[in-house]
Amino acid sequence: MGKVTLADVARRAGVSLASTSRALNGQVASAATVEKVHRAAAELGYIPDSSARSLRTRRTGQLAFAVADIGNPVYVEMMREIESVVAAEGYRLVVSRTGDADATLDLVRDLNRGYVDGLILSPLRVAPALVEALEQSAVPTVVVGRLPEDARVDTVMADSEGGVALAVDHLVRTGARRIAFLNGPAETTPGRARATGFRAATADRPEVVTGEFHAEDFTIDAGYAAATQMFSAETAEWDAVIAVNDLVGIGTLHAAHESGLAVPEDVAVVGMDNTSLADVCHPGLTSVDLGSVARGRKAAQLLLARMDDPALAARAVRVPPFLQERGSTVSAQTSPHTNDLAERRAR
Amino acid sequence: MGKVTLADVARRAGVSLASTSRALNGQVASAATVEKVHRAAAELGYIPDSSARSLRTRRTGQLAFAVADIGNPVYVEMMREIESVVAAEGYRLVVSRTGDADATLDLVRDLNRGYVDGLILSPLRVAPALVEALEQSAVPTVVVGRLPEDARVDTVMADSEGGVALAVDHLVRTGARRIAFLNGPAETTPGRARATGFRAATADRPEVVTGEFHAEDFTIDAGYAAATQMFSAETAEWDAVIAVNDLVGIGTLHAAHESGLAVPEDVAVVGMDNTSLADVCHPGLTSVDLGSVARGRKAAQLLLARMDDPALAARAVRVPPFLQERGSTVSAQTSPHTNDLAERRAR
DNA sequence: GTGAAAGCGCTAACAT
DNA sequence: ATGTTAGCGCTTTCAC
Repeated sequence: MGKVTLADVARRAGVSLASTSRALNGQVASAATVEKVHRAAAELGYIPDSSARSLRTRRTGQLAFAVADIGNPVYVEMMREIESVVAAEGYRLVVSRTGDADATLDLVRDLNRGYVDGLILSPLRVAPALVEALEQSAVPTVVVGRLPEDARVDTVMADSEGGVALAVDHLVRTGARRIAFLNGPAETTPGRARATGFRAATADRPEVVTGEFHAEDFTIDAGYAAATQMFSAETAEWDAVIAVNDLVGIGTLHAAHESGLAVPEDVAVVGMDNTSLADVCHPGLTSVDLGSVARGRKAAQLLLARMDDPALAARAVRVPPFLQERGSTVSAQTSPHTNDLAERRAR
Repeated sequence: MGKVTLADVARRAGVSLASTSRALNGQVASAATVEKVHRAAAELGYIPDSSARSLRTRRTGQLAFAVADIGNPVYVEMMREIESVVAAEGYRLVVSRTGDADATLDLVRDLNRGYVDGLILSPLRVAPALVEALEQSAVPTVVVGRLPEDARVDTVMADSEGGVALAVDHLVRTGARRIAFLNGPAETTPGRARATGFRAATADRPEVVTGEFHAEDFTIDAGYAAATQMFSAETAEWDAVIAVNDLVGIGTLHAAHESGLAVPEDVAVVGMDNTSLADVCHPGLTSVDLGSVARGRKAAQLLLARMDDPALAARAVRVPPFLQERGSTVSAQTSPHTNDLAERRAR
């Protein structure tokens, strides 16, 4: 038996192709026709063909989620949430890597092949050409991350600045005075935003000594390497390190351990993203939750809304951050104001 | 400007539709035609339409990867590898959840809609109906996991039995005599295989006392709950715990910590899958590497090969395991034969 | 409410 | 090497 087509069903039901299609798709049709057609379809084991339908309707029932590295837990968590939202609406999810800037551009251009109805993109770097391509694109897209103010593209943003401020507040309140920010690549969108946040949050605190360092990548290994170097430098000792993300934060934890620094007693560490890794490592990594799951959900909802009405004005949604305290920082409760670190340093 | 179609390109290039298609797809065509067509396509910004091509060629350029929970790092690692192998061949990857048994069956039936050219499936439970559906399916599929011996479906298997044996060997060699196996749900394929392996590996060791326990799920939380109960039981003390996977193993680590048991001194813990989590937790989790990355690669290769030649006989590939030692077990070197645990117990 | 017919954009015979 | 033509399987006017 070959493939069962709609024509086969029509023949068996004894009605026209058009009526068969309508009956199956819940369009106008008499009860009798609907019944005949459904029975015929069931008997034949008819299954509609995606490609044919897509060609006609110009809709694929697919959405794409594109990120630089799906290995990063923060993207995995985002993807899970996106998948569950869009699956509920009957969409499949295609995963893509963005790779470098050129690859991202190619990806966006490729959308015009029409293999997906929409895209959720979380780029690490945003070139003007990308913004333009997104604005030109006929395929609805929402960007998870930051775009230029005037970009006519839906975006959902974390509040990195506010998030870093939470970390700084917490550290200062628990006694840290010399705080290092261990960034990833600085020319990335998250790298820039978080560095900006760090400067803003420390600018009005003359009592705080700051430093900025860079890991070559947003990974544990890169974080470890950079932190090791940072800790071995003669120039300064740090009470606390704010890492650009949890992976770099965990690398920092390892480096501290190997350098003989106790966490949080000798040095406190704060990560960002509050991924499941932060709970697993030892000590637990205090981390700024930038709402990755909420961002995923919001992005999916924005995308579905825009596909529903492409005329909608571009929206920018911000998801608020919060600080998840764990063992890698001194608890604010046990050391309210007259704090451990200050005391230790005094001795 | 509306959508640019092949017909537009043909008109502009001044050649027929067929020649245009051939020129663009690298079929027979004179150099002059190729040149004209390519220029016209470039000038018009022509981008071929996926749906139309798929309808004609019966190929989508898409493959699906379906697992129960993409949140489990072992599946993420597998997916990354699969994505990178198939992307190199020009395929996109669609992710799906298998959900329960019915959902998995629906998924396989859905393949006949023709939205993907192939499927890599890693089911937690394998019902006869699923095997049948896979054998019937016109869409090439490879299963990562175990199927009945006579199933005519490509499979790539971990050697769970061998893997558990490695863990048992290591533990016994380092002094453990009372070894518990903390399984997940027993009626799952991995649950069953690993339990079988545990029994086989301990059967010929009369000196070893064994026990089997169950976490309600393959997660950290479920592992933690089950291990807590296990450690608090009056009936027995365990020298070592083999966890069904890293997540359950990490839950066990937490439970041990909370129960005041030092790892590995009081109790050694071994996980399975050797995910990146095993490196992050503290102490590092000794883990049986079941070759998830290699399995992903193999699965992708098998699938591509089968799509190339559907007549191929079903193949079953096994990926060998190895043990990655970390801090959660006593090192075999420091305690060669006359071991720590035995000594401790003697005192 | 139903049927006939057109056609989505492309590829692949087939004929030249 | 090139052009003509016939669909792939489906949805959707349009007329009845």
